[in-house]
Amino acid sequence: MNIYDIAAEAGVSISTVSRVMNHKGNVNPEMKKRIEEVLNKYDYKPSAIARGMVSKTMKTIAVLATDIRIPQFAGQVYTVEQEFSREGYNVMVCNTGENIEDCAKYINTLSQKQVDGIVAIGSIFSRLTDHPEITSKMRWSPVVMANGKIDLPNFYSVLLNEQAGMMAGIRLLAEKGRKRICLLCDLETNFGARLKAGFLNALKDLKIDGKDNQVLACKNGMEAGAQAVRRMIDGGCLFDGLIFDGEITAIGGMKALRKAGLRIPEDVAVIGWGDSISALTCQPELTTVDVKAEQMGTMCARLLYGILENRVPQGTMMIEPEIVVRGSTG
Amino acid sequence: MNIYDIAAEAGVSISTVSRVMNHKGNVNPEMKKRIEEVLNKYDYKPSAIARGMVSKTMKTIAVLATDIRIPQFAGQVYTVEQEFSREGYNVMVCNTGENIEDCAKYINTLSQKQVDGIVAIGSIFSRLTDHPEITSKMRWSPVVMANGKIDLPNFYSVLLNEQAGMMAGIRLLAEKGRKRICLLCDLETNFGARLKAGFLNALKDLKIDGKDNQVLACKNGMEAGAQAVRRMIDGGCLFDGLIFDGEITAIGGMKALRKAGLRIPEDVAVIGWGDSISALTCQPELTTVDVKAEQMGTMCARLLYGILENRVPQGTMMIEPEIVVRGSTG
DNA sequence: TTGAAAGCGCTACCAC
DNA sequence: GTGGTAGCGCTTTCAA
Repeated sequence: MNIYDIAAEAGVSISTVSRVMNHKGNVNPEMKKRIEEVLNKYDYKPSAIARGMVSKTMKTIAVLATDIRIPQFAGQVYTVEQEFSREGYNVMVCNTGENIEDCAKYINTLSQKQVDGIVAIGSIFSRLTDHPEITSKMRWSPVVMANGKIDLPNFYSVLLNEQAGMMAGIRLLAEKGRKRICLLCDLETNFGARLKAGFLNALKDLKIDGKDNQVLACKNGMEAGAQAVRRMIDGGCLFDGLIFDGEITAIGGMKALRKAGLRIPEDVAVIGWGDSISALTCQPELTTVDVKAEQMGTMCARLLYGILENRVPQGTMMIEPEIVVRGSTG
Repeated sequence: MNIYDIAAEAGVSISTVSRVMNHKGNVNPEMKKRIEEVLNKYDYKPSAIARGMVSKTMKTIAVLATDIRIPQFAGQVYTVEQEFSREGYNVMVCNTGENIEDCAKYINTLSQKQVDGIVAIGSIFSRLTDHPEITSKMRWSPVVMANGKIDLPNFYSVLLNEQAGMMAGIRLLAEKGRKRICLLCDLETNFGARLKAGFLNALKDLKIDGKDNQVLACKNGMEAGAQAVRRMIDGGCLFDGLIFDGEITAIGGMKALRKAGLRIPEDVAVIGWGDSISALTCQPELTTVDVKAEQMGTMCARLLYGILENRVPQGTMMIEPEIVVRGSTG
């Protein structure tokens, strides 16, 4: 069943059917009614592919993320999808994995399918800056980056103010009388590197930087967090406050602390970055720097949609994290 | 840039370019080389839309789930996407929400875009049986249901053997000397209803059904789990083993138990259905009936891909859950 | 207000 | 082995 069949049954030309379906141009009310009846009779839906052939858009966008099983990314993908589906768009997901080169494969199929836009979620995509062979393939559509930045004309950003979040976290710990604060994060990620910078700045600003304030490399995950803490204890490191770049890592750290006989928060106060349910499932509940994944998703979606609608983007946007105080900091 | 431009620059006809791009038919090696050079020079990728217009496929499938923020669903969507992207397909995600009627909106756009297939994740989609006005719109493509079943020719299923999982759970509790076992689950969901049936059967089979074995309605979520347990305690309900339909609900339940002065697992052993990280973040770690979300995703993807490749599906598939013993059952 | 026809970029068939 | 051409199902322009 196609537009010709509809036109034939209604006894009109396909042009008129097209006009009725798209509410474009003037059509005689009677004729319009007759056509709509046929349309309804067959619950006719025009082929988006044929439409796309002419209009050059399939009303589809794509979301790039390393792995949507990570709650933060799932939250962002979710809100992006909800925002766009309200506007009649569909959303493709691409779990690119951590190896940035593997993006190219997705970029190729996405460009062939002429998706209208891309949302790249996660600081890892900042690394595309070093891969012009990939970014050069991303010229055909706008790209909105959540937590990342690339200096190219069709790339836009929504960033997280890690500096402010780190400041809030350290201020909280300082209020609780903690001075020997350490940061444990994955220094090989862009996010981790920015946390480190924010950490050092915040300490300086608050004038509590001393030899006991260390930054330690720590991969993500429960076991990695536990290991890092064991290493600190074994190494005779003195600390009374710990900040982790992720919740699960922090929970792993807390387990190791408990096993070493250290009480939380009495002996060590713990903060983790994130905003998932994990902060509530652990014992004690984890104080977090809320990274506002869903707000991030919403803002990325709105920014991209605005661009698709030819509205002018208002420069780089910034999201302010917020500290959520729970048991792990007393 | 299109196939005509390539053909012009290579000094051949578009037919030959098409043959080279699709590795179809015989082409003079010299000519082939010349064309490939032009193709590479521009890194030319043919329009999938124009292709789809002819071939009637865009190499795209869709995944329906109520909410990909739920870890189980995220895991399934992830594996489906990974399986299909390996075959050159893209995957659209649709967060339909719990209101089954809202599917229709997605089904409409998916059918217009002629996605090659659909994977519907979650027992809730079994309810589509009661909505012929929606299923009638789903005739154009195969639909694989994870955890659900609909009796229509183009619908296929991969099911979870709840019966076996429930049997394993209760057997474990019985081994630990627990007889007063209660099930807390959301009876309004299909999954919950099947758990209840499995629970009652298992008790009968193991001959430990008595008046203290109750099934109690309990919504999902931490607070709901805690509330349900408080109600049980306040109501004087006697129990030494608890099975929850979800991990977060179980963790909420454990919190309430602790608050009431009951020790886990000494006084009450707890089991939750699920396979997410939450089981490891809580204290004590939660014994789970592993629902194998990712295996489920993989099997759904393989089943659907097989159908798209015209292989004959081998009837309904069944996944066997597996019990993972952790601290909450001693 | 309506219809005829061109064209979107490709595949596939049929001649040569 | 190669090229011409008819569609695929629409939108859009131009004439009537």
